[in-house]
Amino acid sequence: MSLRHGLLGLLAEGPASGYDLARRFQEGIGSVWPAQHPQIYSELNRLSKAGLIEVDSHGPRRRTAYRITDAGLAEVRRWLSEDEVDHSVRMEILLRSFFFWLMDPDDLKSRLAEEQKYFEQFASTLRAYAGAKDRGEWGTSRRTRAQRIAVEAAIRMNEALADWARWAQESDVMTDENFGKGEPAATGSEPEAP
Amino acid sequence: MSLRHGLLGLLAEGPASGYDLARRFQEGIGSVWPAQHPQIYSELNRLSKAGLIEVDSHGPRRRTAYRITDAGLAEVRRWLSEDEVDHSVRMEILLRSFFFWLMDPDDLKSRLAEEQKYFEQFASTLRAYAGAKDRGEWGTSRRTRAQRIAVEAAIRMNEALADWARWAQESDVMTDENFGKGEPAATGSEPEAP
DNA sequence: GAGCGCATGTAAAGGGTTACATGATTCT
DNA sequence: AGAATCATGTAACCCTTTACATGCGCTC
Repeated sequence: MSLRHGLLGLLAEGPASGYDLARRFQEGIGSVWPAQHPQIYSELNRLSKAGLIEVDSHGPRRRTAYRITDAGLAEVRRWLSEDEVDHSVRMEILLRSFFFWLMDPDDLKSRLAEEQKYFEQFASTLRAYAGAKDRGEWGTSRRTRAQRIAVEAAIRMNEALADWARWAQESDVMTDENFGKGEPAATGSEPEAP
Repeated sequence: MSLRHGLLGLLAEGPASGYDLARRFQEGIGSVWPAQHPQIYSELNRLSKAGLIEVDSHGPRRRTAYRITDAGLAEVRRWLSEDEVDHSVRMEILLRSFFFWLMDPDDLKSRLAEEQKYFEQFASTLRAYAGAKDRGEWGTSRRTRAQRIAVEAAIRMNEALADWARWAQESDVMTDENFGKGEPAATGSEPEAP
């Protein structure tokens, strides 16, 4: 249950409404941990009942901003320093890559070209954002400087995947004359990956 | 619903039982798309009712191996070439990285060192596996060669993250004398990431 | 024959998405 | 006045994990 801690972490920056938080999950943070608004609103209610956040203010359209409590701040900190990191990953494109052998070489090549473009574009958007941070356009607080590290991770990941997609297009698998003549749905059993 | 297609993709290599498939999800493939055995068994039953797979054989301890049908093979192929790639990602460590500013600098530094080690080790395991593939120890079929691409993606991602963790340890955020004296749970509102 | 690993499942709970609904405020 | 956007929620469904359960076959 990382959403809980994600919300606490965002509220540690200052009060925010469910709507604010949902927007942040659609933008920056959602690219590494997606969340839709119904999940966010119900989690906020749970956090509130648990005393980890409390109502900060009411605004115009029955807007309700929450503020993190001391208990809440302690809980994010505990999570960050004590809980073990969950290293499991969900990335559909990497799942697909295990089955590339089932694709027509030309199809595969154009798919990889699309992916390369996607990752390059994303990386370049992130680089622009990182540049602004480096120029101090977001202030120079410890928070801002630390969050620069988060952006760097996303940049490097997307660049690595763009490079991978470019590299893969040069593979001999792309220029296989014998596609369709070999072993689909074969008798197959070879050992297994680590 | 990518598990459905993941199972079809694996069965396209040849017949396998739920147990076999669960093992493969705990090993290689699970590192990009985790799945536990109850989910796998129930999905296999659904796939079987849908006519995308069928019983291939029964073995010793009421082992049931399934085989992919023509309809099933067509469905994986359709998925691979027609369905849009879902680019959403779930990576807890990157979620955490948005909240590094809440951590004690020393805590953070040692956490980053742990992460670096984890990613390096994983990358090196994968590189060993890739090396074996390159030496032809897994055959030279199109499938084997194409799956080499999948392994390369995982290698590059883990290396990128190891590099990132190393880079982050050198950040000025690690050597911040003023931690705890500044703005936690501040009034904060600055604009937002892309 | 005791114990381990194989092999499959069920039940319950939790996490997450999609569709639907609705009212309030602001903008044109 | 009408449209767009803000803002919150419910209900239904799907996906995923965890815990529990059970029996078979092999090995020592």
